[in-house]
Amino acid sequence: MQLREQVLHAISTGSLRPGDQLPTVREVATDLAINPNTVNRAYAELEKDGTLSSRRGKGTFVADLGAQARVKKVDRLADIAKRALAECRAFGFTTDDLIGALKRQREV
Amino acid sequence: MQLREQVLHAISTGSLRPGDQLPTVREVATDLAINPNTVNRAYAELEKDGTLSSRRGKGTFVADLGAQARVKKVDRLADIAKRALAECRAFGFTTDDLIGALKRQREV
DNA sequence: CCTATTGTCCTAAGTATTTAATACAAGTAT
DNA sequence: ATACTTGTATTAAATACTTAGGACAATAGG
Repeated sequence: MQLREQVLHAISTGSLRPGDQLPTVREVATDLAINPNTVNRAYAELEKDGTLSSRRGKGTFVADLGAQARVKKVDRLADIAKRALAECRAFGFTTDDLIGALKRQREV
Repeated sequence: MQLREQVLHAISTGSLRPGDQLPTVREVATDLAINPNTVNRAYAELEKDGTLSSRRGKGTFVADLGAQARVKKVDRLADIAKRALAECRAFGFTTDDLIGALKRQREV
């Protein structure tokens, strides 16, 4: 999750642009003293929603979001919303309650 | 979570009203072929935010929400919002994105 | 072709979370 | 008072989840 956040932050600030190559799975792994598999998982999740694009022997790159990529991202967002909503219902809150709380959160 | 949801649903539909006694921890446990401790945890969480009120030797009852109870519930809601928001950021979404998704969810 | 580099899969180890088993404490009622 | 009913605490077992280790697969480039 931390890796994903960092990658997306780099993209949103512009230090990573569509087409740019990301550091290799193994590079990041040795840098952070972590397992390549963990890095791969972060990359894979971002590839799943169309943010990244990976090719064997080549590397991992920032994708430019096409139509279907946007759809996947929206799906993921809907999933997050769905789960948060389920939790809310489990505590007796409504959708509007949650929206209100989110707006309040933003003010802080 | 399932237990909490069921209790709250019963309250929201009016089949459980403030002052009503809930089935005993052990009753629910044997009914569902589950451990009393699990039931207790559900009850305890609902007591924590002021929804229920438990007394030894007596039983567990639906509380009528006073002022401080509402505050606790709000805290819990804020916590849910906070976590959902963190997850959103980890995938590059904003607060408004999430709010939009929630509204969309409601329509369905 | 053949070697090196890259992402990927599979299995096990580690870690955290949840549930169960049992014993305890406090209030109720006979 | 004493036995019973109820919620609660404590510790262990079970379960789920995450990370690591090592091997595999595909592509690139000489």
